[in-house]
Amino acid sequence: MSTVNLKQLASRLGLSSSTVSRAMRDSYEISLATRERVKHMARQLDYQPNPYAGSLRNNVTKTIGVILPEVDNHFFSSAINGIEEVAQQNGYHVLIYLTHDSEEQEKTVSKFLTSGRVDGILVSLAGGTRNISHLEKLKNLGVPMVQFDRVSRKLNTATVTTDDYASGYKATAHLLRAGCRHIAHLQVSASLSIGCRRMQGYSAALHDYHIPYDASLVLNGSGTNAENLMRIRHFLMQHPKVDGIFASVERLALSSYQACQSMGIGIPDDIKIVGFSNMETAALLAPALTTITQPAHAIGHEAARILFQAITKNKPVLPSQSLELKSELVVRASTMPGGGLAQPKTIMADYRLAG
Amino acid sequence: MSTVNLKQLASRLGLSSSTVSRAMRDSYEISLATRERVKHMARQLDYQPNPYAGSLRNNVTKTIGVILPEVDNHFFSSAINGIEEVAQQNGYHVLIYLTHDSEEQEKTVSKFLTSGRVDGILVSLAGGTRNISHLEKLKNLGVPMVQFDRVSRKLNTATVTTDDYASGYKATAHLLRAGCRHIAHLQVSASLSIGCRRMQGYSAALHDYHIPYDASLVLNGSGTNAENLMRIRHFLMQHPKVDGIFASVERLALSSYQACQSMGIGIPDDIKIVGFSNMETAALLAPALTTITQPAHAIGHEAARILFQAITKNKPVLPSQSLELKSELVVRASTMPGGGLAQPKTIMADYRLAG
DNA sequence: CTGTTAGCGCATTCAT
DNA sequence: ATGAATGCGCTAACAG
Repeated sequence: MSTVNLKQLASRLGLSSSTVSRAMRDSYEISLATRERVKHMARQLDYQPNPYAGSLRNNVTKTIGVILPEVDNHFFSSAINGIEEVAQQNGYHVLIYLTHDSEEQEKTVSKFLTSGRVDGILVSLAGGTRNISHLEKLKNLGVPMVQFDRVSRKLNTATVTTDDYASGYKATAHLLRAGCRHIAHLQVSASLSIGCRRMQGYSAALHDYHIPYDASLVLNGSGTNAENLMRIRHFLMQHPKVDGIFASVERLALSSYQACQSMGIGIPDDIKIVGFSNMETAALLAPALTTITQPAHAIGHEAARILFQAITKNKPVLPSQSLELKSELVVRASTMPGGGLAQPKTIMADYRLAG
Repeated sequence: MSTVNLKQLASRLGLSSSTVSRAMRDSYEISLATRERVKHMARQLDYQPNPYAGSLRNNVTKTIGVILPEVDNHFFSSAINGIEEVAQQNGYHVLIYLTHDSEEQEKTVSKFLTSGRVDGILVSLAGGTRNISHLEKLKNLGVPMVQFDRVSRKLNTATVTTDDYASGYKATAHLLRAGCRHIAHLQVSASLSIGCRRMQGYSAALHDYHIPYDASLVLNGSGTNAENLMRIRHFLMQHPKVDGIFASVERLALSSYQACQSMGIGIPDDIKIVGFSNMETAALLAPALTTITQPAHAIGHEAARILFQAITKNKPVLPSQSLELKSELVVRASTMPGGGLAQPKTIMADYRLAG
């Protein structure tokens, strides 16, 4: 590294390094004249303080860690966008870690963060995660932490989520009104709140429309893309009566779509699919896919905001700061309710026409 | 931070910290017995070395920086995926910075990396970037650097790109064969090689099909989404004859699509659009959109691989290591060549039917 | 084989 | 208003 350091800068100025250090931080003990002389020279030599020396000294890293299940997905990439925005505003750096929905990877990654590498953590749990001791340890170490989207209530932190119950309800109700009677549900993870609550919305909608709940129509979707695809194909083969699919995450909607296509099943004629996406892309998707859109950017933004509030005030992140944002159902013209059922008493669906 | 450090671990063992340090790194000078005793105790106390102390001492950060124009985009999110994969394999951490296509932000971010914060850099230039002195400085500081996708030839590093000329040619030829005669081109950036080469492919295709090149049909798309949308709408109003659009990045294809929709222009009946996307989503897009797909994951993967080769061998990244990967044209049934022109002599288009 | 010492770059005592 | 000395946690050169 051929960068100039504090000592070199000091000797160039004929000052001690401590004076220069103080001058750079605008200490009141240093005369204005020296302060300016120092700053001028610093600019001239393009002095850049070594961040890690500072971290070591002050126990402040100006860095946050973001743990994600995946990133090539509308939701998480928009979320990162929101996170990075807030981080930059606060002068923070962002370390990113992908778990690929594996609890093992999540544990490994958590270890990286136990040694003071970051001042705070934003985490969205892996679908496969059942045991959260690794994150509990981090939290108990005093690292501020905020969970978003795929959260666990067992972990006592603030969370930023979407109205998962409502979105599950809306998605299912939409399919019911469009005439579906045998609606399959693809769950991301039964252990995550996102999985439970969307599932609850699904069964509540069935109940309101007087359709019996059938456990054999609920499919586990916490595998790799290839695994899920296989599983869905196998499932559709055994359940020819299925006429609707509610996929609880974008990735599963894509897999469903692929499965149907490969089996010559018409969408939306034979099977209607509701998935998740973001606003922008929803309008571009094949008319067959109705989507629930989440305010992904806002979720990332808010989660980061809560985290930084805790970091800068040196206070713990309280569960009471949790936020629940609203999702929106975007219906494509081709899947508008037609020969469906009548409205139930409980009206939760709000329709919005796209395309 | 209530984590245990080396000294504490050492005193618990009745050893000096240097012995413990060496034991942890499996130094041959330490007896096997002590080594195991140390490791056992380390595990017991959950000792995690402070990463920044090590960085300071060894001048090795085990961290790379990734500078991107944006992330909520299929291409870049897949690329990150590829990058993170390689980084994890090499035991590296990934710092991420978004420039939002602004040269100013790119400069700011570059400053962050001048002080030994990272061992290497992967960068995809902002569309607005004309002056690259900030990156040249980084390179001259000896930080290994690899550019990918949106690269500048002026910067003397290895690059990993797609066959931009060929993809521009293929996209345009497809529109020509589908019957379009007035094809607009939305450029990301005239200063970036990606912009130039796709543009060259565009005009070469026009030439091969004996369609005169019309500069007024080339639109600058290096603004915000809102700006681009306005610009496209304005453009379409003034050029009613336009019957095809070749958008040189995904984001511009979306904006074109939105512009047409808002103006009641039919897609693909009135105007056909070719954009960029990744394989997985391409099949899900509205039939109106034909796409060029880039191997985004592979690009990220390869760029990272080249970077780590340089980092671990402590050698400079040579331009001769540059890679050019292949894109693929994915044609939707509804925009298949119909009343189009005859084949030209130069055949570059390879068709692949989707959906 | 193990311990002592020094220093990475910086900020902060404590002196003057 | 400035400088000298100390230590953040770790590793490596130097002893023994």
